[in-house]
Amino acid sequence: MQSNSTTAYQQHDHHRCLKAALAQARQRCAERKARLTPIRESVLHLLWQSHRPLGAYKIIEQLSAASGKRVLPPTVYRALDFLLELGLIHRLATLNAYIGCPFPDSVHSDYFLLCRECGSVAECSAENVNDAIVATAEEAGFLVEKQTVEILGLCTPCQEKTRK
Amino acid sequence: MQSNSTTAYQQHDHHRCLKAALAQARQRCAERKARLTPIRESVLHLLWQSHRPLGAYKIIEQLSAASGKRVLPPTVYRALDFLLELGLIHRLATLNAYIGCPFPDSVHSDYFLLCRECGSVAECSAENVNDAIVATAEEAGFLVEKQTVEILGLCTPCQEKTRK
DNA sequence: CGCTTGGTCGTGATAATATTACAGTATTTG
DNA sequence: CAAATACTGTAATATTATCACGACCAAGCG
Ligand SMILES: [Zn+2]
Ligand SMILES: [Zn+2]
Ligand SMILES: [Zn+2]
Ligand SMILES: [Zn+2]
Repeated sequence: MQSNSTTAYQQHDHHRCLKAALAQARQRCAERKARLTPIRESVLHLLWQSHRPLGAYKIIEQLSAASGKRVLPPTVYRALDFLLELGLIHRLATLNAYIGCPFPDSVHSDYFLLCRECGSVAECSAENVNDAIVATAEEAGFLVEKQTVEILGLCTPCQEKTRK
Repeated sequence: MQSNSTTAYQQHDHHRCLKAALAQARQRCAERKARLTPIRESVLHLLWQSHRPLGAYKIIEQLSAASGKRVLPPTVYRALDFLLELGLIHRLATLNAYIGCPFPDSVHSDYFLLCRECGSVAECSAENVNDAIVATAEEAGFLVEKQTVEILGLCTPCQEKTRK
């Protein structure tokens, strides 16, 4: 199993997360001959400010504030679409929000742990979950194309805080 | 594993599905001393017209058409909230749509199979999926409170049609 | 029975999220 | 360079969901 849960929920050198994400993005764009334009990079950068997902309109707000001029929805949605297409970010359906993907290079079933307390989200790639889902679907004669697995609950630090 | 995939995707006597759902709803409301008012029953009835989920505004439309007078969003959202609360329906986050629950009485992890071709949705309760999710979350120190699992793909009949 | 209370409903307004359409600009390609 | 392609700016609009407030209704009580 692959997961960024330890970093996502604990104190860590987040600057490394950011740097790694941007480097991977640049590399991936180069491979695919896709253009990581300033807008797109800004959006990705914003999404990597933390491990908390951002709604599209929050991004619009922050981008407007940063650039000084009014950024309109299509600008941001287009950047989001681009980043989604490349697998650099994910959309969280239960939150209507977006988050950077910590390991865009490896094949992974999108499986997210959403802490309802601190709002941070970790991404896992768990073969056993994937296998169970595919097996159960198969049993029902169903062909799996895309999985959406979003688990709401409490991360370790927030469990400890709540216990007090 | 519990599932309504066989009925959801195949020809069947859907009138029985509808009747069973309404009967269960009435019983559950009686138990909980909750009132299954005409509006609430109408909404549930509409959701059980088929195994395809309905968006809130589709419900508003149909309810308006059926009653002859304009039904406004809060009316329908209130009914949906009530039915969700009682576990009689589910909300599908990836579709922003609602669907009747085929087995509200048994404890179940909400696990849905969404056919992208015919639009029908089946609900499963699979222990192995549930176990895998909980196990993987635990490994990450995460306490699971609510699962959202929505699988997009093709149901058996639609696989066969597509293969041609 | 009338009164009170809590839940339900009608209605207008508004919030939050996302898309369409079209014109203009920049970048790549030949 | 010219043409084709990709990207951006902008206004308008679509879609989904909530808020606020008053009226109404139904059950429980004196
Ligand atoms: Zn980090
Ligand atoms: Zn937390
Ligand atoms: Zn049926
Ligand atoms: Zn189908």
